[in-house]
Amino acid sequence: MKKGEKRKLDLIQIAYRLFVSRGYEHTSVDEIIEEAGIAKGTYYYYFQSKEQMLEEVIEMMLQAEAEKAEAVLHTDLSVPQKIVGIIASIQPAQEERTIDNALHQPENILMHNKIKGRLYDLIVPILSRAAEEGVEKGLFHCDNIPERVRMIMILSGDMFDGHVPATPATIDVFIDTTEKILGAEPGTMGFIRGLIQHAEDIQ
Amino acid sequence: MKKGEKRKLDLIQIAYRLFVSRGYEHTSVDEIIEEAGIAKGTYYYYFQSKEQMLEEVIEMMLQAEAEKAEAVLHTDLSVPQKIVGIIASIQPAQEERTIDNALHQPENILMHNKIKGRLYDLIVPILSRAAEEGVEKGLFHCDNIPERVRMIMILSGDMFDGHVPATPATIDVFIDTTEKILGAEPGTMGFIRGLIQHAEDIQ
DNA sequence: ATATAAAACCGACCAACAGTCGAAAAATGA
DNA sequence: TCATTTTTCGACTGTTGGTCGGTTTTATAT
Repeated sequence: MKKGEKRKLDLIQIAYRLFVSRGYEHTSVDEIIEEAGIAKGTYYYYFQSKEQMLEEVIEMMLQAEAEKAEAVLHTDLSVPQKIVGIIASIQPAQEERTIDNALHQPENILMHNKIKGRLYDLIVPILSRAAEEGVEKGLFHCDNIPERVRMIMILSGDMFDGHVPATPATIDVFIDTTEKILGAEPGTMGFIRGLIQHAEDIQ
Repeated sequence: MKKGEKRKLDLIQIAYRLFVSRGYEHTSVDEIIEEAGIAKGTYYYYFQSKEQMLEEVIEMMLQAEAEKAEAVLHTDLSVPQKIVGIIASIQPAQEERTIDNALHQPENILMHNKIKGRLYDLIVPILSRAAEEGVEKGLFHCDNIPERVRMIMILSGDMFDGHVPATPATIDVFIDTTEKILGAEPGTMGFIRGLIQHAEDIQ
């Protein structure tokens, strides 16, 4: 019972590394088991399929990021600072930069999509609580906060996806839209510009 | 030179039918060539890969829809009616309903994504012209129209994707957001509700 | 008509891959 | 010690996308 858990974790970590360096589609189960030094049957003793492995890898990746984001919520930062902090904590870590690049290649669409879906589920509630605080403090004026936050996430995810460089016009419109979605005064969300800039710098 | 073109079209149409009924991932090249009654080599004489075939199929599908949408532009309908007409003309045709359902299954993500990307490229310019007319007529008040239209497309694509039923709150927020993105009076875009409703009915 | 070149076609073959299975080895408990 | 469960093994299968050398058909020029 103890040994099995360890092995499973090992395999997830090996798969994670391989997915990061080669991409999901370009990593075969054979490579995973060779790296781990085990037989095919052993792999399938722990995982039903290759896709299940992908899900477990993603879960591991995002759980850590969600915890960091959650922590930001309980600080005494200002609402805009919290938002920056939450978004920063879900930026792919240094080692995951490669994966994030590979994600935009068509052969990794499946992985990309799964990550995005799960990321939204994890992060929308957290960001929503920050936004709620913004409403309480009179910074934002709106109802249906989770729906609105989700919209903003979808927009940012699709527009600043990496493969298309963000034009100034796009960024302006995005900031304007964000403010209007949340019912904020013009200029309130200007700090987003810094986030986008930073994200592009490290790319 | 003439014969080759015909054969290629035939193959695209056969592939289209198979992709529609079985989905992209679940259709093998072998099935296509069997249906067509040709040898493997002939297929690869016309197409470099299976994925290239997918692209040609999508191009064929969307080109027709884009033409319909374009036609709406040159009518004397009101701006809201034009928008409705354009969106309606890109709704998947009856025969494509199956494909559209299959699209949401993880194994067809690639196809789904390619269609979405190409659809945006084709439809954003058309919708933008309708929106421009709206600005001229004093219905909307905004700049950077293509960027704004693209945002609305992204939002609608991601939020009303079929697999998640649209809640009343989501629809309300979406309409509210749409109006704000385009700088329209509250209520102006209420007609969208009808479109969403209709889209769900036929599903 | 005949020779030549280009276009279209063939199907056996290959390598890669996800997943299966029955049996063996190791761990566990009585 | 013996039985039972957990874990491990690796040969095997079936499907798939794609290749390749060669053949037939079609168009062109002489």
